[in-house]
Amino acid sequence: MNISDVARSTGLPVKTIRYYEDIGLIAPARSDNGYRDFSDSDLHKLAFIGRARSLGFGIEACRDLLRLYNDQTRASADVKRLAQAHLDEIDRKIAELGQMRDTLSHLIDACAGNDRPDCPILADLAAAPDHA
Amino acid sequence: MNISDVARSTGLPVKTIRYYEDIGLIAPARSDNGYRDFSDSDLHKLAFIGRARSLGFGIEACRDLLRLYNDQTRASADVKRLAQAHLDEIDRKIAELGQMRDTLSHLIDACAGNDRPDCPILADLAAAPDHA
DNA sequence: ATAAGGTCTCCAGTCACTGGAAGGTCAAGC
DNA sequence: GCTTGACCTTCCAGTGACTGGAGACCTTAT
Repeated sequence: MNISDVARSTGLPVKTIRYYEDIGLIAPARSDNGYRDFSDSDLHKLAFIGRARSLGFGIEACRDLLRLYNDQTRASADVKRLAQAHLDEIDRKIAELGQMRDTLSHLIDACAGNDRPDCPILADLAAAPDHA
Repeated sequence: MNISDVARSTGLPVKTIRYYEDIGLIAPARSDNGYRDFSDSDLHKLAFIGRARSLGFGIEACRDLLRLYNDQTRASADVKRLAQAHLDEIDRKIAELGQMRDTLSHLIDACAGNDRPDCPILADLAAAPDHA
């Protein structure tokens, strides 16, 4: 299976697949002509990685997840711990963005949005010692 | 005013302040010894940038905001448009993270987290064609 | 034979810093 | 005057996870 077929069936860009090989997430065979020759197992791994990435896991976490997946002696607790750490990080980011959202939203509401220069958004940026 | 004083009073790292000069956000004077010599205006600008950054504005947006701030003939509508675009982006990110959070949270709840290898998290990553 | 399209490698750029090396400057204490 | 230590300078490289592009090779169809 050539790389563009794999790209089509996993939804991952060709460049990304090559990159995943570069960093050692996959190791597809090579044909005589030097082309990568992907097995079903490679395909499966890439799909796995693609889904983990879509859940926001970082590359190193993907590597860990793949290792756990291939380890029949794993404890589900290890997987859960990894996922929970990631969830905590997501919650942290959501909270951070929510904070930004609230402040920004207030400022936008207060701004007339007309031809005049007076603007509470700029006033806040210029003066606010904190956004409490 | 030397750079470490500015760092102290703006809360920005020294490295970041130098970087902001590099990319042309500020242009502090230089003393005879080659040290940067920050004016109150530089300080004010850095504080402004720091607050815009803390609201999640990117560097180019900060540059635009600073330009609008210094333009007495600005229209508040321009500021509002910029802020609204950023708010939309934040909302998009929150929605994306929320989606991840929901999926991940379900999977974590379903995982026993014990010594056994069975794990719905890995099962989902390995098999799920989508996370609908 | 040629043209189109797929594949290869390698290099550079993204964003907003951050770390570190190597060296100049300054103020205090001896 | 000399040293010590804290400060300052520039420049280079690395971060995460790709992405774009150049230049060259391979394959398939006409």
